[in-house]
Amino acid sequence: MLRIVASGCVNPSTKVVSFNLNVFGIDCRFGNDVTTMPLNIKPADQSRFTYKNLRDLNDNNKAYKSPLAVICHVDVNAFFAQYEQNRLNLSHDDPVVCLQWNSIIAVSYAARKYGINRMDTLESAKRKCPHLVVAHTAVFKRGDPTWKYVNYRPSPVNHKVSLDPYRRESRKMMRIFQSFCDLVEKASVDESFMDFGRLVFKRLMLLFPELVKGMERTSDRLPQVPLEGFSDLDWQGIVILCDEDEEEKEGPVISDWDDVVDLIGSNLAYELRQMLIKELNYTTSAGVGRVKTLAKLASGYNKPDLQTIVRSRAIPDFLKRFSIKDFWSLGGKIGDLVLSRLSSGTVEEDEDQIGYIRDHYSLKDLISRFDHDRELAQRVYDIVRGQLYAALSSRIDIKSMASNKNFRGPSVNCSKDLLPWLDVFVGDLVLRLQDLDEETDTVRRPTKFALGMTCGRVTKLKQCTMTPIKDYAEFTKRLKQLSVKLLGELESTRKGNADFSSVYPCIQASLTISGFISLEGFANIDELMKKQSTEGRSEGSKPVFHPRKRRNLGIATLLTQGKVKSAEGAADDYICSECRKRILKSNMDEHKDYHVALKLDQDLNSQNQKHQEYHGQSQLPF
DNA sequence: TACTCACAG
DNA sequence: GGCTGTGAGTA
Repeated sequence: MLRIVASGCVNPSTKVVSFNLNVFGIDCRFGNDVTTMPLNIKPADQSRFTYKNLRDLNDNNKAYKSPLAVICHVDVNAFFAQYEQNRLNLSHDDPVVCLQWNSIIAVSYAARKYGINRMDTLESAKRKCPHLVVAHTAVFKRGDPTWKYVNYRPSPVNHKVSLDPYRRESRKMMRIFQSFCDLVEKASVDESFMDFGRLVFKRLMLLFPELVKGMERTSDRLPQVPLEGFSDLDWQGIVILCDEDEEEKEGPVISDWDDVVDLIGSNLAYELRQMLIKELNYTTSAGVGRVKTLAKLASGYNKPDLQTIVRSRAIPDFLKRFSIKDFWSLGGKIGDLVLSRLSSGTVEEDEDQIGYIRDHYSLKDLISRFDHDRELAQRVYDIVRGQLYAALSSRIDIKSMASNKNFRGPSVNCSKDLLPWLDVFVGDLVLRLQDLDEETDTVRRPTKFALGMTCGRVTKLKQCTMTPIKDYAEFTKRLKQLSVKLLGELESTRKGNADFSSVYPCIQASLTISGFISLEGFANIDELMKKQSTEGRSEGSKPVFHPRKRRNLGIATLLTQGKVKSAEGAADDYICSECRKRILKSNMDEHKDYHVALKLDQDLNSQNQKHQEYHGQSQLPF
């Protein structure tokens, strides 16, 4: 048994936790009564890495493939519950649950101490903790396209849940991530991956300037890890150890540069998490490792408010503790299939399922066992070795967006019953699209639109194409029109002789927008209007989708911190008279359109203000 | 285009 | 366990 001091952002003070795992915890330097252990540096005779491996870290497109890659996964603890806790000005110690109708969808860690989990009903949770704070999600009222937090217990008959507040908050977090790191993949509303490559590279160059000298000798090995020069660097978080007594006594071994980049990565992750606490008051868990799969497993390994570091050398030991089903995309039937084809059937080997798979199957074996699904075979092969070097993808490629509701009882029996919900769906979609536009600096519009309805076991779907409309109010109008049109078509779809009763009573309905294009292809609003007036049903002559040019946020990184670069390209700049922002000449037209659109958008903006009303709310709904 | 299934919270 | 999204496959 190893006694360690657990790090934490919120409650870092003096809490001593015991772990019976081979991990190494480092205090976060909040307490001044803690003595930190010196780094355990034992340089290998020769580095396994080349200058190219190191240099690739500094390249957005190559870093993830480097054996020195540093990928971080950050996960907000019980996100919805923490959001509600902050919204209601409560502390991390108040037991909070987030409610959706009668079921609990998030439990704060303070509430978990009472044994409450997501399976509980509201009643059973209250029995476990009478002073539990219960916050229902925001809701749309039937017929109202704006969501609100209400001071009563909403009923599913007249309301639809809105997850918009969480998405907005998620966007704020993304901004923080992006201000810190130049390559961020949003994995879900409360999870992101980050490629720390450039940040690590810069810190390495500052700490060990001699590395710069060899940088051109790409295929040469890196020099030995030096004994000095680490400044006052220390591990942050919980470091997974190898099966060596030595590491437990002397700390995690640093013998090659992969250990050094992890050391730096642990500090970066910690700094980032502190930012999140400071700016938005969220506790998070983070994981740092070579690849996304490791980072993700690591972030879930120590919770809440803790981070876990998986050095390359610790990968086999770390993966022992997981099942193949713990990996993303293998949690369901595919994972079951993989297991059924590969399991040993013996008890001992099941304890190290991943190790067994690694040691008993060649890639060829896997391919034949997976019916020649080479892709799956390769994925499993890499996953069990912790070497699935996958690139981070940006959220630009979202394919569709849907707003959906399941109706309780026979409450939707005719068009008139459904129409108010269509308003809700449209409001939901437009708001979210607007959010996405702001987030990604694009004007994105769908070319496809679909209405789905379920009656009994039968789901019917009607789809149509649409021409992009830039202005949000106009776009909203159009969606409403089209949804009504589609409703008419769905109602009159008949199988044989059946009449429109085939869609009623409706137990589920949804609107989906998809086929997104960027309107940046249009030079100005006039051209767009012209395009609209010639709207046809055909799919031809679409404006080209230009993926957003990523903002160059690397400027906020270590080497340039505090410095503002303004000299470059000043000749091509122009200052907008409306907003005083510096705009590239080539973007002037687009920017003017932006202001036109802004004015047209006043309606929606006033709606947004309504959404702010809940802030500062002190009284609990119930 | 219409529909189904799988997956992740 | 209900609800809410997403993406991929198929005919």
